[in-house]
Amino acid sequence: MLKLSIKQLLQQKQHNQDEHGKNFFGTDITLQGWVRNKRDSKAGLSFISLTDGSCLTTMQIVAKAQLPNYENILKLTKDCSISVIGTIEKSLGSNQDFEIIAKEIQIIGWVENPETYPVSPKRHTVEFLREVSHLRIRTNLLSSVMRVRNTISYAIHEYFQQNEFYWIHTPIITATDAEGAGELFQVTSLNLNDLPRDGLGKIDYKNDFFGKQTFLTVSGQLNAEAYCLAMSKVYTFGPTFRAENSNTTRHLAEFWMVEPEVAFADLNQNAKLAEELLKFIFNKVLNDNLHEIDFFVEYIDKEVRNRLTSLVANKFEVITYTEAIEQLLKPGKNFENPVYWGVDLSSEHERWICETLVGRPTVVINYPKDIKAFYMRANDDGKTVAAMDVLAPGVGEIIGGAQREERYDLLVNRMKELGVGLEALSWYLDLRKFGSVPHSGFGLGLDRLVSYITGVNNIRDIIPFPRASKSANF
RNA sequence: GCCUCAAUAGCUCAGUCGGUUAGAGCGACGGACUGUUAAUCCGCAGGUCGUAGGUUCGAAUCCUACUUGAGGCGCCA
Repeated sequence: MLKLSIKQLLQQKQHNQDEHGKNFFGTDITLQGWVRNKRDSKAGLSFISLTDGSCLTTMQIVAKAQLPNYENILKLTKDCSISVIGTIEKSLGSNQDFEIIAKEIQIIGWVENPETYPVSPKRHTVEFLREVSHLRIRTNLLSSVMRVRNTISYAIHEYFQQNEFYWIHTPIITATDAEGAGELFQVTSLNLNDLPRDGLGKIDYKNDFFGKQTFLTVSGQLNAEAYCLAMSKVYTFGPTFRAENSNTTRHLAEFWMVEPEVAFADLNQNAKLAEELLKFIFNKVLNDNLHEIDFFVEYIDKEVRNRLTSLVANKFEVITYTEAIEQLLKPGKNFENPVYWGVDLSSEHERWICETLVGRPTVVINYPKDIKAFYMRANDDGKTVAAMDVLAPGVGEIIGGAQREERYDLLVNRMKELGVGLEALSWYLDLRKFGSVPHSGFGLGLDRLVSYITGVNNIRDIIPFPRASKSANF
């Protein structure tokens, strides 16, 4: 017996209609999945909406009273698992072209206590579903988000692979704590109840697993730079960790980041790469997730499709930090935080720039050097560095990047100014001594991108099992 | 970490000025219905009002602490 996913079945239908439509109807197949909904009729039949997660569409299974276990079929509730053998036939109902007339329905797993089963067939709030992360994927919302998340992840690899980038696996465990990207989680195999101390009473990391203090990575950038300075175009794509006690809708302690790094590329090329990558992803989602987008438009945010369509059609706006400050200073606005040249833009400023001033993703470039990291390349004006942020309406900073300082002397001076230890990063400085070239890169927050694309505005709802401050369940 | 708000049935909520036996919708369960599709209609069950204290003749309601959650800010992706 041919076993198909619902997605395959729908594809076959399309295919058979074109070429040999006669063969499609009347074929016997096996489907396996979970009951999404069931409607009974005293006419002597039940309609089961079956889902297997392969796509948003459910398959209608018609179960007639003649089935030997029909009494049990009447007791099926949402998310009971079943295996169905049946015949594909034209549907008499108007919501689907075809349906499966069951010859045999095997009940694989019952749902105990349907009354208290958390994911009952009704609307649920995302807050409630968050409390049952292991079961919330059994909703249209979460399964749609995860299919889109998959499309996005795959599109990222596709874009880079098509453009001759090499995917490199940078370490998760790092001894570098000077990247300035945030608080780190410490990694240790020491017994915390009996820590070895040196003569001064400080913890002696010589006895730790790596013989020194180590952390979970906050970014693969520095390692990626080393590889781009030999392979020209590389990217990292993996989880990163920040131990910041952030409590917002857009921060996670464990999140996924994409970090391309390109040799012989300046800031303009960097910004262009960011725009091309994002547009490639938006296009992929528009093409591959029609039903999911329909769903988001209906239940989450009416603008989801319009936003993506207009994003791929329009150039991203690029403005300098200095221009942004000038706009922010124009009269008639009432910001809580002060605006002046040199200030680190706060959320309300960033929101105003991309939501009100521009109305779509905006690339802000050339920030004051004093609010940016040590590795960003000094501009000729002596005041700014070649940094860029891509700001997206609703989710804020979606990309942060820069042209890196490739000039040894300038980099060393900057590190000294900012008190960055030279010794731990001597390997990084080596890169500027042996065939250094201008190079650029950025970090794209995958989770923020998923949030932006789907319109689901809490980042904890677009990753399967979110990790955040005081929250590491499941 | 700071600020604000919230917690009542499996879920979403109402509950007046502190006053008798805390209500509704959805879901679940039972029944009706000749093809349903968020099925429809009828019926039934379901409660330690987050926890602990306090005020009061009397507390879901007022006060305090704690817990949990949400939103905003900061940090950033």
